[in-house]
Amino acid sequence: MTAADIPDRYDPRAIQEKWQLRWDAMDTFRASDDPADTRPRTYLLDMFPYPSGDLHMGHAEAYALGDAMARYFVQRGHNVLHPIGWDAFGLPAENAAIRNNSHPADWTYRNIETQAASFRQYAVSFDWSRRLHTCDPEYYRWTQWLFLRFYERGLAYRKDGYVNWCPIDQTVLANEQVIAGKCERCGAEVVRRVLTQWYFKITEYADRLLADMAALEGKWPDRVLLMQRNWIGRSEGAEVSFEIEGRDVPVTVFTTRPDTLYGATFFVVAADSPLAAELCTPSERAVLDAYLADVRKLTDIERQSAEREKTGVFLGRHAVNPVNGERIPVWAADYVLPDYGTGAIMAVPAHDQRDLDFARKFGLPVRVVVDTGGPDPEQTGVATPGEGTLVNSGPLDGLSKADAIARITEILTGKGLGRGAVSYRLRDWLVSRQRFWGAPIPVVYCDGCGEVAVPDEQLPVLLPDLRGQELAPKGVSPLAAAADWVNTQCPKCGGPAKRDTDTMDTFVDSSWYFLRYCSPRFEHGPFEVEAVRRWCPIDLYVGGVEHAILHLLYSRFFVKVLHDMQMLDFTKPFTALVNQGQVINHGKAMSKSLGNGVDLGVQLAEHGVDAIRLTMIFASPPEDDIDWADMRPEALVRFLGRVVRVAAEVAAAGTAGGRAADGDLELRRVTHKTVDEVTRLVESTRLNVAVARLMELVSAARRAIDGGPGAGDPAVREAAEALTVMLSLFAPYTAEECWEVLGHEPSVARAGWPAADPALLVEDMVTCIVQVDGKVRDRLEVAAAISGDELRELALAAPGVDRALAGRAVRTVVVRPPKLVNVVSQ
RNA sequence: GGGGCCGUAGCCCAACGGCAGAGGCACAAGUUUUAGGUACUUGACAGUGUGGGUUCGAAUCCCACCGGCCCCA
Repeated sequence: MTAADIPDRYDPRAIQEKWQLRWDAMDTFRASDDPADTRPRTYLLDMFPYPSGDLHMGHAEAYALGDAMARYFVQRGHNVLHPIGWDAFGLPAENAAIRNNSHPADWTYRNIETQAASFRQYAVSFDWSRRLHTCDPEYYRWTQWLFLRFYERGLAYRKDGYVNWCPIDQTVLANEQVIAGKCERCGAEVVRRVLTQWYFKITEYADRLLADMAALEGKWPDRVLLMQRNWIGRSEGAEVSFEIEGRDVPVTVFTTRPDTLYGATFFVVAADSPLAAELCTPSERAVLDAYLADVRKLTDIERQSAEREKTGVFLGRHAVNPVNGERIPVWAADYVLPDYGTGAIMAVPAHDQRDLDFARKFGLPVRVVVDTGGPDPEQTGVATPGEGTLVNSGPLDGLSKADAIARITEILTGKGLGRGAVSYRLRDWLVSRQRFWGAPIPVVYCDGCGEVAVPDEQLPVLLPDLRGQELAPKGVSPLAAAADWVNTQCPKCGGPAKRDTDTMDTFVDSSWYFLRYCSPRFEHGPFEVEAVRRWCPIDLYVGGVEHAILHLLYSRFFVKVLHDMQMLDFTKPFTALVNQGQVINHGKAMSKSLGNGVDLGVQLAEHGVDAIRLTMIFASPPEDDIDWADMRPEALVRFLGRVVRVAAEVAAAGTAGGRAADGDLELRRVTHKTVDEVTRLVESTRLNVAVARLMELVSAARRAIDGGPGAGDPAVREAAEALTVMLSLFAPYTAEECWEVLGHEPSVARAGWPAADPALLVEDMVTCIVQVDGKVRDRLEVAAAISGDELRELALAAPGVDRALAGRAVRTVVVRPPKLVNVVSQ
């Protein structure tokens, strides 16, 4: 190569096309399942995408991050599993199919191919041989199989439950699809409706899911752990039994404040609970029914809102306070939810704001039983939930809140009227969906045998071939209309039976996909136990914070169940987690309605893949949001151009074969220090800083070429090569091109991570800061190995110190060799 | 209402309790160029949201307040 070959322009398109073709033939990133392969194994997982269209800016950030980490471990010589698949069931496909009179699979697989092509262009280091789609029968067969295992263990069960129902679209909506009480698609007022639904008994694992998080401390983002803890919502308190007049069996309520039991002046049951219907006296029936019609229009969130005015109706009946025998009225209200605890509470208006609001609205008594020193809640309308001394509470009088809780729990336990108890906010997971494009629930209903599980050998229960208008909402799952499909034989008695027409929540599909990747074609189970043992748990999981609660919680639940089934030898699926931030534009999330969307394809075409990947990485710490309006991808294009020129000039100087040790020492120090720092930065996922270090190395190499020993110096080649390998994590095309220019065989992806020579990291001389009273007054060039005493003497003799002291005496001297001395004056 | 995170040059961001500036953008000047652009070099710009406290020393730790974001109500 000669000087004439040095490119004066960086042309990303040309090198992208060139290397895409060559990489396709190389299969560089296939993970090895060979047991004889002794390289350390690393399982690096990116959250799989939903195929909603082509990849977008958010994907570009997430996969740039995950890919950099995966490529790092490859460079370190690990056997890396970095798979990809698609979370491919879900409602958008169904809506598209209705619109286009087609099958949801058409839209889904078309989008998957589009995204797969974009991933290829984006140069993500996936092991494509393990690709999976959750909507493939080979996959959802095992989703169904897992459902049946849960069913066998009593972890999948059916009960009547409330769902959000859109009367226009005639379908059930997820909570997230209900915006301010209205259907997000048609704007109709959503109503609550009782349907018989399948649930997973995740509450049985609440304590274990909570306990596990201690071990994830420091490995998962704090905010995710916090969100999960809040979501599980453990609270300690007591269960208290209340006799209800005219009812044989007492009703148990859970309270976190059993100490306030003497202040319970009324009793509230959820208006829409079976208990309310049961307790309602005939004379109040009409009132309750009228009230219920209103209640059913509300979402849980609205019902619990503190701002909303309290509503409720008296049920014409009384409960008895177990500690003082007092008759207290039983009310039905919507601020108590039917599926939380027992659907009933004891109301202590003096010390609970919602109870107080309710009491004031309906003229119910307020009795202070904890003297907090605050003003009377009945007068102020402000409840006093804080610490204080018990009053008006018989044996509890004079006790503190904590002592009273202990004492009353003891008393209740002794009398068989209650006991200490723990309650969780977490509810069982409703998995039924009245939708087509999901995994059918593998259960049939037989007139003779009742609910019957589909036998394993009949799996998968394939979706019928419905398309277009057949998928339009009709009030029941679209599957119900497929008579040929619904009507089947009972696996037990052979008689006529009907299939369950609901499909599973797509979160079920994604709760175990990471296990399938270990043996994606395995035909005798959801995964091969040995393969999972080899790869799992996942070393690093990369994905959006939007999955901080549900997906991560469900996956943890699945892994625990599978562990209990002795199919897994670990209980925590994701050892470490990184949540990348969002890509926003002008301060707001990109959205069609705001018209602030940025098209990834346009960005890639304009600046090239590598510059966009680098822009994403360099923008900010991975967990922070990136405001695209603040980004200048052309700056990274420029940077890549500088890298290419350095490599080309080194190549043109024809230095191959020179010993690095003979090279310019100053540049060598910079190179090795950069390697050392970048290594640490990548391992702690501080990739934005790592890129900044690479920029410095390029500048150092540039200076060495222009104003130092020149491009022919072996140290410059050493710098260029180390730079190229490190850059390959972020800008694989440019790095590959440079690697070839520097005279190496592809692929740079496997070149091996450079090693920093410790001898080049130690500095002989360092600058010591000399402070007087904490302010910098002088600096000294000293030997790095200088002793404290020696440094103290030098510092006290420094002219700047003398000047700053201005004759004052020295009180003490803080010496931190070799970098700092602080002289403290009187 | 409870809990958490974050406020550093015009902008994006660095800084084991120890020189506030690593890097980038934008800006200015210079070299190259017929010019522009490119490339290269150089420069200027903040004292860390506000007020206290701890410390020899605080952007960093603690408290309060202001502003923004998130989770739970």
